[in-house]
Amino acid sequence: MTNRSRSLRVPDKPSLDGIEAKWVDVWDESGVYHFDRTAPRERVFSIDTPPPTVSGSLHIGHVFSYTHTDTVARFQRMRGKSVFYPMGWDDNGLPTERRVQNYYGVRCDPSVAYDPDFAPPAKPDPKRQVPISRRNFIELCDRLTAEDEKVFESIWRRLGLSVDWRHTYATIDGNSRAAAQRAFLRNLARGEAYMAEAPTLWDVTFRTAVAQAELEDRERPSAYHKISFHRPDGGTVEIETTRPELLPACVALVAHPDDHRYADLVGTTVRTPVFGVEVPVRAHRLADPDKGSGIAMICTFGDTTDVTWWRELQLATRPIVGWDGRIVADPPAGIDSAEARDAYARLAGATVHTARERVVELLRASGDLIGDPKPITHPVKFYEKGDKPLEIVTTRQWYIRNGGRDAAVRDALLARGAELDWHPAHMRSRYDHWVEGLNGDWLISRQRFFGVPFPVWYPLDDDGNPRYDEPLLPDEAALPVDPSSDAPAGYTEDQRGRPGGFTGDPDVMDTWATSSLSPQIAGGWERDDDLFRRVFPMDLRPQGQDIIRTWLFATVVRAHFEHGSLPWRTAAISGWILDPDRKKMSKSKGNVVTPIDLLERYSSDAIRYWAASGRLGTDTALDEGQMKVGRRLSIKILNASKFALSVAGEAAAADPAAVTEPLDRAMLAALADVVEDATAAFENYDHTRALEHTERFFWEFCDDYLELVKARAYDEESPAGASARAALLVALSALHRLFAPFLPFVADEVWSWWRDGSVHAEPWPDAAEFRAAAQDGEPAVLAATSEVLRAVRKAKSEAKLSMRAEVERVVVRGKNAGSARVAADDIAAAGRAAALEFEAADDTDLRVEVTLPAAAE
RNA sequence: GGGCGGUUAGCUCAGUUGGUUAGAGCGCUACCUUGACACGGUAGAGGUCACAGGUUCGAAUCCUGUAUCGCCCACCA
Repeated sequence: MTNRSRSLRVPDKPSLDGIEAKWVDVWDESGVYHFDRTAPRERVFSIDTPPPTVSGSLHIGHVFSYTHTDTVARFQRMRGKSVFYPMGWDDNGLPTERRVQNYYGVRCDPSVAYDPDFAPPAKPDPKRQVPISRRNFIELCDRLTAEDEKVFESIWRRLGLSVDWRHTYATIDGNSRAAAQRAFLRNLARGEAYMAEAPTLWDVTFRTAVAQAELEDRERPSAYHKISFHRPDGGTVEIETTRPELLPACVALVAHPDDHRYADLVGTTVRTPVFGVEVPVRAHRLADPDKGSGIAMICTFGDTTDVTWWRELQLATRPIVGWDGRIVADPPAGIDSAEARDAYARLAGATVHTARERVVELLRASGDLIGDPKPITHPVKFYEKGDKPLEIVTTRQWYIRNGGRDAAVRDALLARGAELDWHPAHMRSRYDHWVEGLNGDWLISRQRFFGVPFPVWYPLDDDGNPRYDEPLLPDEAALPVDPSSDAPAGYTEDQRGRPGGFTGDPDVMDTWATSSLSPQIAGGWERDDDLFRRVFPMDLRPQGQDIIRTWLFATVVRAHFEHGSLPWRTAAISGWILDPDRKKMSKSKGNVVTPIDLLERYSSDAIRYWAASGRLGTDTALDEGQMKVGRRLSIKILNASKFALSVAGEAAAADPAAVTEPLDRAMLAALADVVEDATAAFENYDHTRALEHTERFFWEFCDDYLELVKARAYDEESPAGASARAALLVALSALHRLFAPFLPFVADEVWSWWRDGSVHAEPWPDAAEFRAAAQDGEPAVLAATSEVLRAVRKAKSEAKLSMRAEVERVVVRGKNAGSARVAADDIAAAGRAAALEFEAADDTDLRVEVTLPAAAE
């Protein structure tokens, strides 16, 4: 025998208990998952790991999708790739901001000076939050997220993610801020980023602008209000609106050009009720004759259609809703009469909701409200994290071009989408539809504090007004900068806010503006050129289907502009975990299921098994039954390995040359097929298929093959016994490696019983190797033999006999009888049959007659 | 209103370019304490493949339509 590696160390009673703690430590010490950064690009497999939000908690959905990625990482590593598998933490943005405020009892005020000795209050008072500088605030964020990250890391390690923990990043750390600012400055220099003052979707709670990608529609109750406008001839025209409070902001009425009902009105002017403002009546194709009365009131701004009309018809601007969501103090132009000003004064300072009630009262008093408001339900735009409807407010914002206003850019980005290898392929249509449906550029500025600040200052003129058209920009070498605490070149800090001095841009970037650079941040862009060349563009972007329009698309945009390429070759899109509530699991269990609880109850490998059973892009139920199956499989691997190694004894080595028996060769031939199939499946990002085929083979291996050769394997004298033992070990060597990506703990445990080193550093099984060992082996021999064995078992089971019961005679007929005949001795031993007969016949399927002893009948 | 995906056993899901009697696991039932495994083993029952048409010698599979679930998008007066 060859290949003897070590003496056996098979435990008497194999167990999953404590297996995670043991191997997490071993892997950490051995560095088996370390990225070899001397590997050339073609031998590298790089992964753009999604950074989880650390201010939240890990959900079972994270466990699900991160396991998918890990199976791929492990497969590629075994295929000889140096795997670049970093971990990021998303601590940038509103969720962290809120958590830090509550945790420390502070709030960020960019106007406060940095205090290097600041310490948060010992007892946080949520009602009296201490105002601190942005830099101090970010330092607290760093401190708290560092704690959160430790918790996350320990769960990831316990789950068995083969991450190289030397490569981590956080989306608010210095490298990320520098990368986000550098990328922005380059976008700006190339004209891909720009500032504009324009109507912007605005969340009045958070008091920040919101991007198209962050919107969601929610059904809200509302009401049509029928309102009379007054024609010059003394007649009226009735409009219907759900937003009567915007009446003072009305700038025009609009009807469809083909709508004959209003043809005579178009081109004239009418007066608004109550406020008496003269507004034009215009025609536009977007006016829908079937909605309301067919003629619409255009305001500054009720919805995005208003913006379109305002822009295309070049209408007046009469804003009345402020940044805080309340009606502004001063009436807009056109509200001149004393009555109108009095009416407006009743609205000033009110919330939109209150203003609506008051306008209705005013309209009733003036007789211009026709009938009662008609209740309806309609979709209203919300910020996905907000709970009040968005308003549209004109503000100065930063944008990055994304094809929303430029056909050439849009086409280029669609081409990038086509270039990307999507798994599953149909996910590409979500990307295409999103890009095709964009209606504006990407708004990246947010009026918040915790985030990457724009690296921009503005000179102040003699009156103290910012000169926005002459921004002051830092040198790339100085990044990251904070314009709220750093002064621009050529100025000193005491000139901040003074006429002739400067002011920093107060805004921060949208969190996606940073996370869209995750491949660059993790890969050492402009920081570690050698690393970057070896990992970028990355091989794989794994992520959820819900953030194709945000994270995936934004990352493509940034790489397209900066590198003229895709950021990665392949995107692997995971599905959802179906809500346990719908399965009534949390109710019947009476408590919430946390990942760590499941990991402890079923073992990490069992949870991974469940996760790996879910295909990419397919929604999967949280199914504890599958976890149980995973646990059972893990234990079976321990026990089957123990058996095979014990039988082989001290001579445990896999010598293919010793495999001579047809049944053994048949098993290896079947194994070669499985290896081939699993390999192809993995290469196609179909981890589920690889697992299924491996698992199916393994169970048949245990149930049938192991039982068939058990007796023979104990035979120390004959070559047939040696053949069985060698075949068992050859198969075991393959199975341990095939399961390694899915069940890394069990795989390394059983591997350690008979081999040195980690199974995770072993080469992935090569089908050709097993094909060679199988020689003339025919899978049909194993199939036919197993079928006969099953027939014998069935006879015993139906007779309610023990599987050990003796069988008098077995007759095998049919076209596959010859295949089974070659393993007659094994069948006789496994089935405890005294006599076996085979009658080959070409015309019938396999039929087995089992004769039990008369006494047993 | 448009798009994407799903609908197969009580449950969770396979079903590879259309090809005999549709598969697996869980659960259920019966039996077996067999020497790797009682955290086990063996076997069994269980399906009009959402519905209606169509193409075909043949349809879970292809086409058309419908229903239903989930998600995404939409100019929501």
